[in-house]
Amino acid sequence: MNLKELSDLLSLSQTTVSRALNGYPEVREATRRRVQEAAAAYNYKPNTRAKSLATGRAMAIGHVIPFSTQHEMVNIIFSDFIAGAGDVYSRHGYDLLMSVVSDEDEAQAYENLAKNGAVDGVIVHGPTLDDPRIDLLRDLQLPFLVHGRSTHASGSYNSLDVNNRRAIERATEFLAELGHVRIALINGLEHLDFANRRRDGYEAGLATHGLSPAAELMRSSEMTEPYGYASACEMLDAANPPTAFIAASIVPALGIRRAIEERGLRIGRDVSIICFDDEISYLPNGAGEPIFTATRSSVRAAGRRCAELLLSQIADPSAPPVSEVWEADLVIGTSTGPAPVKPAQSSNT
Amino acid sequence: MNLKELSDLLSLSQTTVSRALNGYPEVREATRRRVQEAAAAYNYKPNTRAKSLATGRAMAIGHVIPFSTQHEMVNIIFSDFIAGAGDVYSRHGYDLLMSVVSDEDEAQAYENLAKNGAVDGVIVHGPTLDDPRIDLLRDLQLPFLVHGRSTHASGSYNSLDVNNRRAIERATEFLAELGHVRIALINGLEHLDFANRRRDGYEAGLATHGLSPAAELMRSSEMTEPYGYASACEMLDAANPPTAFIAASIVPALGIRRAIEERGLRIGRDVSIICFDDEISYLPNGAGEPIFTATRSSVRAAGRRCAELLLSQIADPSAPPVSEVWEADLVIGTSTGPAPVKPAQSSNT
DNA sequence: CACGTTACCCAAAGCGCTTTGGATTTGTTA
DNA sequence: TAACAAATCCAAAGCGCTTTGGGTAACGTG
Repeated sequence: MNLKELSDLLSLSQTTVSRALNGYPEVREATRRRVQEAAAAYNYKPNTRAKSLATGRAMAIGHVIPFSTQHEMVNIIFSDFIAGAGDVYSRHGYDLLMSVVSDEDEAQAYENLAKNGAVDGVIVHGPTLDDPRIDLLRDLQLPFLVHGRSTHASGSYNSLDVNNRRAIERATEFLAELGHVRIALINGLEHLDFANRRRDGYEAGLATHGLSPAAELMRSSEMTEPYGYASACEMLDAANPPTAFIAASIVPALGIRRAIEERGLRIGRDVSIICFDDEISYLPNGAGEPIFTATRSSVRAAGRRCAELLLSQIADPSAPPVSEVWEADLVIGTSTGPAPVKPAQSSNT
Repeated sequence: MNLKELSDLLSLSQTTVSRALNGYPEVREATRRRVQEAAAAYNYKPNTRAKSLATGRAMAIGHVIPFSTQHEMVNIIFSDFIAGAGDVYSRHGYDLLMSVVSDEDEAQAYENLAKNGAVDGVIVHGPTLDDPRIDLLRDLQLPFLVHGRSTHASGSYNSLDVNNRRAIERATEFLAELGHVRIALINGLEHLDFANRRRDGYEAGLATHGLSPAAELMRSSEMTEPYGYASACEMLDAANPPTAFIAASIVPALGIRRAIEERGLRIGRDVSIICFDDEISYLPNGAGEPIFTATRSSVRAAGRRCAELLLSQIADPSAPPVSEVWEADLVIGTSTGPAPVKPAQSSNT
């Protein structure tokens, strides 16, 4: 069933049917109702491609996710972010177009999306400190919004970020105030902007309490459980081990916990853990009482908000770019406690 | 830059330029080269929407993911599956269209995709025992492939599944052969086909060794860490606790481990764990030596294969439906060992 | 050299929708 | 009741591409 068939059936022109369905005023209410009823009865759905060809709007938002063969890391937070954003898209009649590309083809992917008119805008994931995609997208004139920020990028652009620096600074100070002196940071990859900011926050928090960062207490890598485990093992087995860990995500925190428990140490008593909790649906930080003391910010809510901001930018391209920064909550769980008087000693070394 | 501009520039007709670019034989090699060079020079990308309007093929595959407000569970394996499938789509020039809808709108979403011609086919995620989407999609005449199977669905359809029954049967037998008698199953939601089959396998494995399933040793829910933790706590604190756990995924297995370690029990000695490992990129089962003994099957590889199968079905709609079943590997880690002579006693109850 | 083949290229007709620029009818006002 | 405005509706021109159904020129063949 297409427009022509439907309009023939109603003995109306395609123009009128189209206008009736799209809420234009040039059609009598009685006619509009008749059209709407017929459309519903025959289950007519306008062809998306024809529609967007005619209007020039794709009614779709692009997400390009890099897929490398070396480090096959698909972002942990990805599916929750997408769920939030996708829900907003649906409600606004937008589709979500995903492009999975090897990372050397990433620039090309954005260019294609822009030139072949498949999308009206894109969301940029995982910005680096000086992300080239920002200039690229500006050149391509494709509306975009960055989830996160790119510290060294020039000019202004749409973005939504968590105050990563402040969140980890607070976490660090919280631990310092509990008397911890040896505080380890199990960070994400520091060429990524969020991880870099977290490190800044960590160092700032230490400085406030007269502590200085120690190279042997800092790690930076992809945030897996085995990474958290291995890092914690090394540190705990070394001389002068940390009494507290700050983990960049709940996943490495689980690995840190494994290392700690394996050594017969007690979490929250011998060793404390704080992590950044993105409120991932399938990895909740406990049910009710949190497992980990954590800085918390919902990535799904971020997805929703990113979608809203981008859509409104698309609706009114003349509006100035917006840049939102969310503060993370600090929720107290049982994984933190006062620094032990005597540094914990691993029981199986 | 569009076709008309490009062809004007080359003093050729749109027909010839189109044919040159799409590899049709009716154009001289010299001309073709000239066209290709110009296209590259001016960075011409044909408009996707116009192209698919003209050809009738959307060059896109749909994935609809339900988003409910009650239980906000986005599937754990989702992002890895998508990464695998999306990579294959890209290589074949297909886009990936995602529809995030509240679950009461799910049928509607499929119908829209079919009628408005936005996609050439869809992948069905998380089939239930008797999944209505299969009949729906057949009615809609939209090519589809089911990731998993639907036991009670009629007729044949394209599918790719892991042999969940056999995998868990082997796991159960493995534990039984180690002398375990009280074996718990921390399953996924059993209205989902995969979980149901795993339960069948569990019961079959027990039966082979003369054991019968005990209601107090079986749980079925969404596969979160707190779920694994809470289930294991209950069971370990009850009279006659299990000496082994089978977890439906690595995530609840992490929770089970937490419960065990919290009670001062040793994994692999006092209590054994086997889990189903989908090889999720951000939750690898250890680096090198596996953390958990596990039945293993790569969900990313499954995503790739699903995409390939669906695309070939679309390429040749007359081909009969294919139905692949993969066997999972059983990898031995340190989380399993012989049943303790005397059932472990929780140290903090 | 006339004739049939190829090889190569083009004009124009869609694909299904929106939207412009009228045309026609109806209602309002003096 | 005439004149004008407002309300309704329509025909047709795109949107950018593919593809049908020729045309024309070049190339053998007898």
